Amino acid sequence: MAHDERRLQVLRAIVQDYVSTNDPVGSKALADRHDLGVSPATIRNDMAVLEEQGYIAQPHTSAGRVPTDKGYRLFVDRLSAVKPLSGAERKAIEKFLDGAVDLHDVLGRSVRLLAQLTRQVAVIQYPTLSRSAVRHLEVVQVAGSRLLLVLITDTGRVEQRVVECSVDVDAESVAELRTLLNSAFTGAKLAEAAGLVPELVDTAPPHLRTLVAGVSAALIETLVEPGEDRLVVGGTANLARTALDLPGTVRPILEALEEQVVVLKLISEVDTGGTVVVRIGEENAHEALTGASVVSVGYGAPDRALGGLGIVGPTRMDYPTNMAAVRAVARYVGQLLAES
Amino acid sequence: MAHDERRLQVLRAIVQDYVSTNDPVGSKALADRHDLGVSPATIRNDMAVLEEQGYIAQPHTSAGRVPTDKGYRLFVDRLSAVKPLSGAERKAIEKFLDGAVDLHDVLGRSVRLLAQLTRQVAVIQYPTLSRSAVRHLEVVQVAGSRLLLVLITDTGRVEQRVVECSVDVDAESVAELRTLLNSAFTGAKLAEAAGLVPELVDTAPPHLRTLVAGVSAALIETLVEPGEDRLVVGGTANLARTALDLPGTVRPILEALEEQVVVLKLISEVDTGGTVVVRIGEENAHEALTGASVVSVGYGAPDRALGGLGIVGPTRMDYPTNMAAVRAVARYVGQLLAES
DNA sequence: GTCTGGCACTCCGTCCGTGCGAGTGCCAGC
DNA sequence: GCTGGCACTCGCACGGACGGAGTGCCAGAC
Repeated sequence: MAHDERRLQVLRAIVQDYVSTNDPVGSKALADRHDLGVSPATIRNDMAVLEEQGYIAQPHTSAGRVPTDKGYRLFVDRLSAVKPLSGAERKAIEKFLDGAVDLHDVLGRSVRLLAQLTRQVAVIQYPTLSRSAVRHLEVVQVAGSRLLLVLITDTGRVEQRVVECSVDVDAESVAELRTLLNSAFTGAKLAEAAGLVPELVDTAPPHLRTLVAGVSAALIETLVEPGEDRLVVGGTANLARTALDLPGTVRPILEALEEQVVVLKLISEVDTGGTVVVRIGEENAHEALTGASVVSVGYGAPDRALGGLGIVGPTRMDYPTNMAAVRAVARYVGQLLAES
Repeated sequence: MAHDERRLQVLRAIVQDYVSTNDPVGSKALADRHDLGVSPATIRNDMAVLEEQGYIAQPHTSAGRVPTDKGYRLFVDRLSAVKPLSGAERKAIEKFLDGAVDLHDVLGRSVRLLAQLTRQVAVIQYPTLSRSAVRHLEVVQVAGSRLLLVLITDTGRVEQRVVECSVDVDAESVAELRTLLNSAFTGAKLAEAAGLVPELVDTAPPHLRTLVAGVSAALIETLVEPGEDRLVVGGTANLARTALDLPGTVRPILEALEEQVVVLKLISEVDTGGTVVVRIGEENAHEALTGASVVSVGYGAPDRALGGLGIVGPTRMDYPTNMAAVRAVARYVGQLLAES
């Protein structure tokens, strides 16, 4: 029907205008700024229908209309195309990320970049340990009975853990232990590491058996620890800028970002294979974020993401541009990590 | 003079009342809540003098008085005693920090703890590399000509760096390199490491010489890199709470915290040997922080601090309590790092 | 049937004037 | 040198009036 088609055009126009002006948009303004080919009166009728269907709402009886979460959802799903980045932007991204020297640096730069591109709060998850593989294990003696276990993954992530052995260990045993662990675990996916432990313990020389068992246990524990996944946050200053759009919700959002757990959960639920996920307002399970939208995507191989990254901002945001930025940064990060 | 003495009492009372109520404080309220032994009229005279001297100011002609930066300064220097923490609080600190498993964890917990105790934004600097000593160096081959250099310090800090050698390296050389580096650097203060390089290169076997030179250079570079000092930030949600006290300055503060450089500079200027440093309002060199106060102290050995930690908040804060919290946390962190 | 112009209505945001209360500064008296 | 009293100054909260933006509805045109 021509009707429905035009109504969607109206919705799109409302979203676009509202995002750019931050004022509830009325029928006259709409007719002026978009050539929809009909008069304000007709638009009013369409708006009434859209409101009845729950796509838009008016803050006050005699104000313009504002998109609802449902309206943004429809806009994102059907009314917008992801806006490709300009060549200059791509160039800038590449240049900005190229100087990175290690994982921490890559993620730090990426998060700043993403925050700058979208003018929102950006978050990046460290590459998930369980999907990484062991590149190297290092054992360093800290004190007589204390060993420092350092794990280096193929994504460049380095984890450390102090292991308290009940008895003193001599330097020779440490060296043997190092060799044993490396030959057993190097190249193994961390998710499968736990399965390798029994065999390792069985085949270890008797005098090392308890030591190997203890250290392996600590290693596995480090891997499955719920806190294993870290989050890098950037661009929180953008929250202050958008504070007007997020009435009184700045604090819960900051809290959620510090909690990490909540945001991690959102960001890591992206394993669907490279497509950008948008969660709008109430769609976010966690209460603190019901006034905000989250745009996220996985990075790394498309089928098995190493981790997620994304942005958090007001529901009133420029989705097409932000989705493009998120996708582009994820692509570059994935590339960089695959190289290193 | 009895005069001056009482005037200071008045100033102290003003600071205390203003900090707890957030309302400009008038002569009557002051007389009611503190037994200064004189009438409101007398207090008014004292206040007039204090205002003339620049210690207090009135926001509007007929409002109460508010301390100025100069007033807070006098209060901190002469009118307040650092308020000792309660036994329960000490207990809580200890318990909270005890479960930490590695450096990252220690700093993360500390920053959260400090933010919670003071209800302000807390920051902790990673132990300065240049004051740490090498515990172990690890070299891992990433690809034919790429080596990953991992540095473990005696404070538990782990730094990594990818080194690109122009030629392929065989596994044996990597092992030799590892041994060489460790025997040369282990135990050395990082600040002195640069001095050790020439000798190391000279004594290295000829076929390793270029390799050793390249890797050492990268190592030294990592150490002196300006970005070497990292900052952990926590409790930014507290900024939202105190937003009313910091008119329009939330954003610059968040930006400064992300910049890190600015805050690092403030936090690390504390080498004066264990005393807590307070910078009030305009005393902060950086523009973004002129509306805020910074309370900081070094942690580690009192003579040579490993790093700094502190809080950032409105000038209107509870200095005695916060100074105590900052000092206490620094002490515990220093202890924990010395142990590990 | 669909669109359009016109019109009355609603309601928000702003402005302005008033009254109130808090707090001050000053002065005369103790 | 301290105190009580008093006039004065302002800021702020309250309330009514006004203007403007936007809507919903209706009758007429295509």
